[in-house]
Amino acid sequence: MNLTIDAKSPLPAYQQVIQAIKLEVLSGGLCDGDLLPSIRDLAKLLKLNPNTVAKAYYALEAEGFSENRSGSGSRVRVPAGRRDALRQAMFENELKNFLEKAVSLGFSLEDIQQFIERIKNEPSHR
Amino acid sequence: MNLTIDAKSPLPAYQQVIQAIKLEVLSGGLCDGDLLPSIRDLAKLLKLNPNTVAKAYYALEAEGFSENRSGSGSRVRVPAGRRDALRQAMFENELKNFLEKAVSLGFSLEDIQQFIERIKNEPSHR
DNA sequence: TTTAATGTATTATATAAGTAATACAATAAA
DNA sequence: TTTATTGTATTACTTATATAATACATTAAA
Repeated sequence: MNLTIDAKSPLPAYQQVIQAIKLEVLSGGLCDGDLLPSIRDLAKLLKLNPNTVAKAYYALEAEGFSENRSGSGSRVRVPAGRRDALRQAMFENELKNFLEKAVSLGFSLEDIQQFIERIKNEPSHR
Repeated sequence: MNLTIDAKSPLPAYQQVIQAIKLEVLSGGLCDGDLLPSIRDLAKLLKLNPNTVAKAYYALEAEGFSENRSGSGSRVRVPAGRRDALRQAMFENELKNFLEKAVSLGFSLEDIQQFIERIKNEPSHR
């Protein structure tokens, strides 16, 4: 799992854990039924207290993303159909937020298209 | 000033105030030398405690965005040249963040271009 | 059955964030 | 000079965030 915590971020650590796992599930890196890393393992990996990770896991379960079971771990509970819908919704929401900010900064949709076109032509994308 | 606080946001209120004022300055809604609303007025408008707004103003001054003066208020201190550079930097940073998330969600640059093209053709944009 | 790993729960402590009520000093205008 | 408004500062309190050290019950495997 590609997951790091930015201590300088204004987002609380447990919120960062929630977002990162959601992203991992929606991108297909974690599938329905997959086992999440144990609370203790992830805490050690991220250098967080186990309680902080547990808080994130509890929130994920409350949102219906996973199911926690003492002794056997936490498993993703997002069927492929629901995942695809959530993936699409999150993308459109991120796009909407970005466009709002970009437009209020004075950039037009055409400006943005030009930037993306430029990125496509960068060596790093060939 | 177009400014609202989302109480449900994981971002602390004073951070939201900072971001909103920065955006207002970078978009040109507030110019170098312009007077910010008084701490008390803005607190009343946003239904926040004056101390919370004062904290945001203090941070903005520390970042060199504004200058606070007892008795006469807080004034924007961002010359046009610096503003334009910051505006460009913020846009590119927001674009980078969005593209990162979108790509990790499995969307290609072409997908994004298609979405933007679709938005351009929406009635709300004609 | 034993053992180890799991999520869960509890208690304590520390710091950050936010609210609240005041008071103070500087400024600008009447 | 007086008055009102400004940013600033202080104190107190509450809640959220995070760490720390344990303990407990459940599960799965040895």
